[in-house]
Amino acid sequence: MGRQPCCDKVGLKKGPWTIEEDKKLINFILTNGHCCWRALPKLSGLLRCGKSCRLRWINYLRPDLKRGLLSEYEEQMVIDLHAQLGNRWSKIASHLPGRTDNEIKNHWNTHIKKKLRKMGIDPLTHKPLSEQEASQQAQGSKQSLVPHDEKNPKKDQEDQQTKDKQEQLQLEQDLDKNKTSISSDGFCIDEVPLLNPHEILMDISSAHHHTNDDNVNINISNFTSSSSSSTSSSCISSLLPGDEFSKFLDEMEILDLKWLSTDDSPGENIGKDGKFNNNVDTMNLWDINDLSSLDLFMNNHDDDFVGNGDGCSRMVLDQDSWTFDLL
DNA sequence: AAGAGACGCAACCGCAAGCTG
DNA sequence: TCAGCTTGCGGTTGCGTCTCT
Repeated sequence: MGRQPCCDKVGLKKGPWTIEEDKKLINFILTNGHCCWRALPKLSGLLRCGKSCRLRWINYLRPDLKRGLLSEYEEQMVIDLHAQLGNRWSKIASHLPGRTDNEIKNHWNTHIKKKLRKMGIDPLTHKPLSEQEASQQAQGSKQSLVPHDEKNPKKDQEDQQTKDKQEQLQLEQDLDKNKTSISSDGFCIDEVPLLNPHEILMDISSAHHHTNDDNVNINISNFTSSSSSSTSSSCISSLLPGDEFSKFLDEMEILDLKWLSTDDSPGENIGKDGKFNNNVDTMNLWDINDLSSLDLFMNNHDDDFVGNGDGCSRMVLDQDSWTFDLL
């Protein structure tokens, strides 16, 4: 008996997502969360399989995604992590907030591999290429440089699993040894400077200043500039000019969040006791570049975070699902 | 200017792990 | 323990765009 298809593919749409489909998916997840990807298409009225919806959301529509090319720092981190973890893209991605495994995998295959080869480093083993290998690479040889037991793939797999476990153990020990702190979301706080709350506010404040509109503080320039590297991207923001993109968000009726005041002295939002004051302003969820910061922000300070009483002042947010909780 | 090949990235596919009854 | 189901992962593909000749 053959394998069951992941979903009934009859009548299901494939290929690039349209703006309408994106709208439906975003709207549905914003209001309902994603309890079950398989059921989501039916519930949201999408003619897609659940897998496709999940992928679209995770790789493209999630509000905490960073767009654009990886920075030098991120690239180096990917190389280092790949040396330790191999092609475990999701694990690597978990160390890079706002980046997806797919994005990192693509970046690795299109940029980093070539870069390492140019530098005379084998991207598979992270060891210097021998002259012969280097010339093979130069000739575009596609042969794997890692010896695999092709006659016994099972043994190869078992070896790999043992190796994986050892690597994982080693990695954990290394991280421990280096006193590198990994936060719960996989963020390496020794290497990446943590933002203080007032610094987060600074960022939001600057976003606020991009527009003079007190109600809709969508930082269009953030969207368009960050995705400009990919002209083929079907990103909503790159498909639409700034004003239409703004209109698109309006049409989607995406809830605005009440957020801390973004007045000229953002530091003043933090009281002497370290608590946030209740001077609340409005911003769109998509202004937040790094949801992990938001997560930390909301969860850690939930008790201290008091809205102005007439709007959305509180939000429930976790790794797997998140919804707005209008009070 | 136009065609061909290279490139980059979103999306798909199949497998495996994890969960549940 | 096992079967069925869902989700997550990594490899691969398809296609739009870019660059070179």
